[in-house]
Amino acid sequence: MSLLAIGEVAAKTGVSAKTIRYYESTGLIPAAGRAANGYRMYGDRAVHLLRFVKRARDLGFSVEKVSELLALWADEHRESSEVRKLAVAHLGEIESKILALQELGATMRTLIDCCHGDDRPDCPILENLAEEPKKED
Amino acid sequence: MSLLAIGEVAAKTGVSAKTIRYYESTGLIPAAGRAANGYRMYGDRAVHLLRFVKRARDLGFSVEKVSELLALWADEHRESSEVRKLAVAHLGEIESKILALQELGATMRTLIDCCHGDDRPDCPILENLAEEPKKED
DNA sequence: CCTTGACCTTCCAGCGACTGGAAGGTTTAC
DNA sequence: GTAAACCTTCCAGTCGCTGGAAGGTCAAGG
Repeated sequence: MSLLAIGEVAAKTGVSAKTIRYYESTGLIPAAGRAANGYRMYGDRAVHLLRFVKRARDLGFSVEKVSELLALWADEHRESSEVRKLAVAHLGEIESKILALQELGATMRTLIDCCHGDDRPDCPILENLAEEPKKED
Repeated sequence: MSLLAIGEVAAKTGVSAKTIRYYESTGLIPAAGRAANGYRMYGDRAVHLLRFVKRARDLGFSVEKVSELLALWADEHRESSEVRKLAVAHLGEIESKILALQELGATMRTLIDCCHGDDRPDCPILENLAEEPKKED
């Protein structure tokens, strides 16, 4: 098992050195061992762990959820239903975000279609933004 | 023209008092006039302005973009094409976010479908997260 | 031996867009 | 008289990093 300095680990995992130190400082990952000169040194296990973190973050899990996933990963007696529950909840969040963005997109498209977009100042987009919502005060 | 205190403006515009003060502090909106007791007082114009800001923020424009939109709104000689350009760019961002989220969602759904989700510990979701990306070191 | 540059270390500040809370002044209602 | 509901300012925290300063370490080249 070869030991790597933080820069090499960063290159191997796609997690920047800065971010690795940050993860250590927040307790997401265990503190690395140190070489005689004070440098953090990492073994295969740490690289593996960081790749797990990276992949989960790329999938959009919050750092807190990643922490829960790591705990489940480490727990040999986990129930896969717990992992699945986290994943389903996360998928739900992704889907709500998509829906919200789709509505925004539809509104924006409508506004854009209404605006001639030439050198004249009149603009339905600005008019819509400035619109009164109701009349009840 | 009646003058309103910040709380009433907040109620009328849907922008919280705290956020109104924050917008003033950052220069997004002009500093409000003050009553003798030091309270900020707002007229119809300010309410109108804040509603514009609220609507644009709700459409997902960043505060900086809102600032540009406000400048265009105030400029009688604007060209509607400039507004349209901002809107089109924003729509583009929304659409890329949707695409990215849809990819995440698809991946998540695949993972979830693979996991039996019972009381056993083996879990394809965790296995996928832990997967090596390649073999080239 | 000295320098240069690429590493590594720590710590502090900042991003966006607020939000919460402390500590205090004011006004209104009972 | 006092409680509540306002308002004020200022500082800190959120999330997940990222940038930068100031300094130590290490290997290669002149």
